[in-house]
Amino acid sequence: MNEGVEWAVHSCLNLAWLGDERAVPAAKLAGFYELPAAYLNKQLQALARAGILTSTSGPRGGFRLARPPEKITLMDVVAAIEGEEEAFRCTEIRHRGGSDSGVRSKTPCEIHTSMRKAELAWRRELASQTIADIASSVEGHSSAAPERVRRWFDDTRT
Amino acid sequence: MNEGVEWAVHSCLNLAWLGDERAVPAAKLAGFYELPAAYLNKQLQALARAGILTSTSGPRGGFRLARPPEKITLMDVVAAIEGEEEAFRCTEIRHRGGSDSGVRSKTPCEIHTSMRKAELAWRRELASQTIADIASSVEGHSSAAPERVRRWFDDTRT
DNA sequence: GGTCCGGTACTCGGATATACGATGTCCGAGTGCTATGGG
DNA sequence: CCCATAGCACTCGGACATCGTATATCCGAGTACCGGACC
Repeated sequence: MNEGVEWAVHSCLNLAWLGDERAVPAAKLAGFYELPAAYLNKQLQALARAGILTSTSGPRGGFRLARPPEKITLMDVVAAIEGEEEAFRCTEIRHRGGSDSGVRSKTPCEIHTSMRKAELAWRRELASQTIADIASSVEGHSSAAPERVRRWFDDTRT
Repeated sequence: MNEGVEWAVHSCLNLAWLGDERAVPAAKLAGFYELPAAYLNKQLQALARAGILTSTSGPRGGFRLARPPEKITLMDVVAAIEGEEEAFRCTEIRHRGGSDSGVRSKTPCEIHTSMRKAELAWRRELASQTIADIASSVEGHSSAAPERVRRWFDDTRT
């Protein structure tokens, strides 16, 4: 799995805590974790294309959440970065070679079916957890976190 | 996900149908689907290292299932090829940069926790399905499949 | 005829190339702010 | 003092390098079979 997913979720969390009053530039989001700014920007673009963030150009521009954190699931974020296609790609090798029965059977590939079943369980679990859920979990462990984030983004000039 | 997983599962299915009386060379398993023999061999080696297959060198050598198909889960095969580590690797970026609170908090990374939860659902689903299950599903759709496989592996000289 | 032995062909196993996608970087287009000059 | 306007700095967006891993290939080590020679 892409490392960008981790960056994206963390950034969404921060954006949730910062509220959507102001837009936050990619460079600043990157600075918070000392990530390569240009590359994080690429991931944020993907989130914007997926409708999870809105982007604004020019001074005072940047990114902000396109909808409330309760409406953004982990599945949304992962799909935006990793793509919608399933991880297991069935290439139908059962129809290759002289082994094939000749009939392009309409029966589905059972292996594909089984893998998909597992992947759906994964997707369902991801879809059941929102950015808001994670945010509140973090706050449960350290209630100061949101305030500390806001402070950092306000103070730091970089 | 690795393409080798698809090859490995298909090969395990064929080995299940062929029984473990005789060993089957990688070249023959590859020929069945016209796959690159040397590369499939690599995947089979991984299965052997994981204890799913046993390998025999020399003439009349090859691979065979190390235990009955009911005892081999999809999880076993996927883990053998893809590795045991989780797909989502948490690099703890929350502890990078001036953003860190300084305390290497003992609280787990919530994002990591959420991703792991989804991944466990995936693993659980994979672990619940065995090679035998898939074999019997295929037989349900086309009862001639096992016999056709045995025939091909008996007849073909390549 | 039976048994031992050397040669041979076969198979796995790992070391070695190659291609493609993830990772990382850079520059151009667009946009809002700001300062300056005129009314 | 207020407004128009030109310049500028900032930001995204996508085009361009670089690196690592999955993919693919090749050759060496070991082993069982087969044929022949010897007892």
